[in-house]
Amino acid sequence: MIKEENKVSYQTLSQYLKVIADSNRLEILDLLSCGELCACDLLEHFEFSQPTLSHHMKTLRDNNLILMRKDGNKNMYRLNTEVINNLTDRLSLLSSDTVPCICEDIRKGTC
Amino acid sequence: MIKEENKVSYQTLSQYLKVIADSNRLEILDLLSCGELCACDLLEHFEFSQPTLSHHMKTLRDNNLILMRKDGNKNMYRLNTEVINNLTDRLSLLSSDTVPCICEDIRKGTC
DNA sequence: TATCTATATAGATGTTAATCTATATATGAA
DNA sequence: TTCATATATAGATTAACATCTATATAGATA
Repeated sequence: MIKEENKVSYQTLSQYLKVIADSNRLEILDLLSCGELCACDLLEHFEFSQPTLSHHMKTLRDNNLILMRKDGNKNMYRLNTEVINNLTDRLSLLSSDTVPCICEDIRKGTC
Repeated sequence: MIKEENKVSYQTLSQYLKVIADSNRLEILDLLSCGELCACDLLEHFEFSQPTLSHHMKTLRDNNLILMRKDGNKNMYRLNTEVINNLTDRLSLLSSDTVPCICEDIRKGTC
């Protein structure tokens, strides 16, 4: 049970999941887990175009999953580990039956 | 780093993530974390139509995230905790820099 | 058999989003 | 200032998918 005490909305969580549910963005995050990289280093690793990478990096940034700093004309990216850990920690609750939860909303066998 | 020793494909992982990235499916899984429920119990909890629920349950089943048994004319659903735990465990590696990894494929500063 | 409940399928629609090409902007170097 | 490199934006296209209504199927019960 993820939604303890109504603090998390499924919408919010699904928004994060949509961001990492793209295999290319997932790979970008995974590569950044080894350390900071610039966009052009990442681009060489993939087959898609530069605007496509730019689009993915913007999506990741807009959702606060990565952090960026400027270094000359390069953009240096790194994971926002705090946000990512928070996300994966929440997901780990998905198969746990921790109480209190919203399960009381469900009345079994009423149909 | 998720992809240790090339055993996991980003495609496979992203496929699972796409399934749980829908807020309604996420909520279905979360409700099932409290125990087995039939489709009609779930349906009463949501606003969408019965065919829509049927579609979501099929998606979850096809991807092996839930298990089903027949009880009369009802479908009883429960989490496939093994698969779900495997998924969340893998995701937890996303911000770790465990070696060996595929980071060697990336050559920093070649651009 | 007839009917009710539970679930599935078919087909249509609207939206989101991943990708591309073309072009613009910004930074550093000559 | 001029050019090269790095990145962003605009606009178009295509595919995926969440949802709906209508209808079919399957099981239980009378």
